[in-house]
Amino acid sequence: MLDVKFIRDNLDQVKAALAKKGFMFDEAEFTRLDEARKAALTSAQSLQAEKKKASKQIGALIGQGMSPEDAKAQVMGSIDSDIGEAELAAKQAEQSLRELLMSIPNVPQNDVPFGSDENDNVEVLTWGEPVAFSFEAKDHVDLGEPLGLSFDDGALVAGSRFVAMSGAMARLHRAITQFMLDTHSEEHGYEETYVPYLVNRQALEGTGQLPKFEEDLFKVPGEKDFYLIPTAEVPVTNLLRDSVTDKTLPIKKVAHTPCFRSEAGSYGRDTRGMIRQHQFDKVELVQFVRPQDSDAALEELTGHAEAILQKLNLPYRKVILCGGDLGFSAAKTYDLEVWLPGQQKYREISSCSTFGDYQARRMQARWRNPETGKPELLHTLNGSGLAVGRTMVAILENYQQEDGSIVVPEALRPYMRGLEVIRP
RNA sequence: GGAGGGAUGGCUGAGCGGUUAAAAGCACCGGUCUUGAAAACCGGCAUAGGUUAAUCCCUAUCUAGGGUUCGAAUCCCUAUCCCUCCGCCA
Repeated sequence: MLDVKFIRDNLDQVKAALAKKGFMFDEAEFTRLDEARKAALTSAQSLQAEKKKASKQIGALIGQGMSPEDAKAQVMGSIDSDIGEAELAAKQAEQSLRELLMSIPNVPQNDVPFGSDENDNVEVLTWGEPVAFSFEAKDHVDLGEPLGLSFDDGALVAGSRFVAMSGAMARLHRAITQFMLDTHSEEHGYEETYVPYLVNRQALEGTGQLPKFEEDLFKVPGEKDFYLIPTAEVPVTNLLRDSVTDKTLPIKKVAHTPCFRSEAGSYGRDTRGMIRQHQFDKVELVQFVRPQDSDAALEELTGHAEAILQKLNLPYRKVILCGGDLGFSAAKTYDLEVWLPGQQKYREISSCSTFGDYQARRMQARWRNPETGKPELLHTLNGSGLAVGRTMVAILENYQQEDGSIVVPEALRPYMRGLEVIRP
């Protein structure tokens, strides 16, 4: 959520910044709601002041020994019935403004390039060389199926866009996860964290998935409605919701969770293989930092995700997302795209973002600034470090041999009982 | 599933119809003292909104939403969360 005061004082600037994101900011509507709120609030407050004064007078008179009836009769007059109505109106005006604010995306940072979609993203760097195979490279579906990767089994027990794994494939999947968790917690200073996979509505509002993107989520209706998490960002970031943390910033957390996405609106895209699934695992990095540190933290966090790709010796490129491709809550995002020989393309494997104070304001996540002694909003960041399923895809495709076997990357061998090659 | 108890500021915790936005302690900030620090002592210290050049001031907030009342942290109802006991259970 953006700061109302900031919007009010910088209307043109906000409008321009949001336009960069492809969002049409309705200035007239904002101003209308903002002024309606102020008017309703002012009139309710003056009535409240009158009421409060009258009650105090009655209290004083009773204190002097007057009977309650006489005291009431003497003060009388100021008792009005409008007050409930005025309070309700003020509350509704406040609510309307809040609803509008909750649906306005974060503004991009100045160094975010202009552009409308992923084609306008700007490459920052490439790392590693795509392998030149002496044979025709297969994709992960053809490579994985003989080794225990089964989309048929996934479809059998759940449906399309699900996968099941057995044997070496299941083991590899776990090895990747463990390797990432260990690296981030032991080498990059993240605290290992376990969180619920079902969350409430408030958590999703805090990070920005709701109210606007309900159709992307799996809802679990019941006596109390839950949602399956679309990313660990939701439960981990919300750990600091409604609090003033007494911990020293930065707080860095890493969590491994499954992620569930309905992928509504992506029919026909990436239908083959495990690039786009309803359920996938991800190791997520989350940082809570002082406002002055968030720019540096984004570079650091992205570097931590890159370190995984480098340790696995997977060629990738780093791009900065243009305004039009930037997520709702993000102020700036780097995507890491891994090289997939089966597709002859770089595909997204990590997305690292800073949110400034946007999520913190929605969550009311604060820290105590030692300089002011006051609770102030902190800054949040997160990034995939990395998406486990896509990492597995990248390994299968980049480490394939002509006979269909897969060389196990050295970094993963300790997690595979020393296994060097996976064969059918 | 059954029976109880609870939720107060960054934290602990008093208050249980009218100078209570809320005692006290801790933490934090400033000062005195000290070579420096600690201790001791003195003072300050909730959040949000309205108003303002800024202060003053005004309003709201004692988990949330309703209700009773001239007046609610305090009484009643509902919800949420936490705790204790019983039952069930990976």
